[in-house]
Amino acid sequence: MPGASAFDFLAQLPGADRAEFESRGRRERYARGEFVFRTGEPSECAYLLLDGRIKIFQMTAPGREAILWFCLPGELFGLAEMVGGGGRPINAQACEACDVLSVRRQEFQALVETHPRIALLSMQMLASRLRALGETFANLVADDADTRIAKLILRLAAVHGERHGRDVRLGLPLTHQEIANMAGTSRQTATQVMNDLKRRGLLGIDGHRIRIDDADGLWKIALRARTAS
Amino acid sequence: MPGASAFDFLAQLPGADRAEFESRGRRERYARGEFVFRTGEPSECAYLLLDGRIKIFQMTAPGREAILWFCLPGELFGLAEMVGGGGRPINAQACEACDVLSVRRQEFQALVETHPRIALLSMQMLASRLRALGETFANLVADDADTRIAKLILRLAAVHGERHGRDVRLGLPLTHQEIANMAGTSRQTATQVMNDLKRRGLLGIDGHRIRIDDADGLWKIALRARTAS
DNA sequence: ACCGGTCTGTCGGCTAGGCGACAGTTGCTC
DNA sequence: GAGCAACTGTCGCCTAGCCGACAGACCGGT
Repeated sequence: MPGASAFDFLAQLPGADRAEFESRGRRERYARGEFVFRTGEPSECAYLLLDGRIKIFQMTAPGREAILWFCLPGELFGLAEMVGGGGRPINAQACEACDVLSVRRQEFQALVETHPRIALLSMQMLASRLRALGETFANLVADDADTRIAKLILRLAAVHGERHGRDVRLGLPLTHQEIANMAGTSRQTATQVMNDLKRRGLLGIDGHRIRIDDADGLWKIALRARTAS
Repeated sequence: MPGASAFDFLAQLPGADRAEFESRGRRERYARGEFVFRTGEPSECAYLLLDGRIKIFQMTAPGREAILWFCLPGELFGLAEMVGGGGRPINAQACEACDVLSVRRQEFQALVETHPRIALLSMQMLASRLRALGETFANLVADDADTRIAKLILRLAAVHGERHGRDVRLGLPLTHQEIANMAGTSRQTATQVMNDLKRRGLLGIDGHRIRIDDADGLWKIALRARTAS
């Protein structure tokens, strides 16, 4: 699952640019569950996540959300809409207490124009999102529920995974509902598939945090051709 | 369906930048069906489409393709992978005879660093793709086949549509198979839905080109909540 | 310790839509 | 204008998986 690796904007930025960037922004704090922005709002700022996790999603039917991705500390978000203008198509909600740096559109534009490095990194950011989403799209079109969830977990592990001895843990607590919302399936199906994977010894759960015990086995499921039917 | 409008990179570029851009690239010609690049190839160039149409897609199972979008003249493509590095995850195939300007990675990077306008426009390009794909993803997760295809057609019309008296024509010939590959459904279902829409007088087909007769009616289908079941 | 909310586990019924099959149509090539 | 390839139209079977329902588990607040 190439192209899905984490992307730490802040860490890649040389010290001088970084200071400049921070001086242009305003530090804000969001409590768990608060929205940084919502669908329909004008796109006045780009955001840099300093600490916490942000969930980026679209509401479809009321109560149903399609989760695009989770942001990690160091990542930019809200960029895509700001550049193009127009209202936000998506929501950004804090999963836990978050520190965020907000940069107004004008400021951001000025930064991009004067600091090529920032421009390049922003493009990489967008590019990596685009690739990840393209991959997700292809999965959704082609694979059945088991495969989609297996791929989802591997993709998440590539970004949010932390090695722990011989297994990998996702540093991101997820409910079955959220897994379903990312994989494009129902809550019940997600539950079934997850339990099946547990039973087969491929993974385990430590208090809403997924632990991958047998990555190879997961890959086998992820890669088996649909022709297996 | 906001955020899905066409994006003519070339037209937005001031004359001087444009000349510079063109001087850095190499003009190439592709016949119908030829690939500009394929999955797995190293990403050495970005491309600017001068004339023709390019289909951007991922192969899933052999013979099955998930179409991400079609490029129009004036659009950049192959950018996302080039910026990030690594092999191409996608294919770009000429739907008809195409003129393409290819720019090597180094050259492109130099351009971005010295011409802020190019950087900004590239970001807008990526951003608009990202929004469109996000939208598609949400549709795929939430809607049934009818709705997905209605939305697809409206989205395509926003980009590829040409006003013709009181109806809109898509300047892009599409087979049912391709519609299915974009909407994430089977060829047969696409056929059924298209015929149903024809029967209801919402659209017609002129030699593989869709003509929208009743946009409002289409919107009604696109927007009806799934709760309609 | 109690209560309420959120999350998980599990079961059947029901249906959208995938898939194979095949005939008819269109249009390109030689 | 014959032949072929690609595309469309339509049927019917069959299954993945959606959905409602509900019981238990877990957790955080008071």
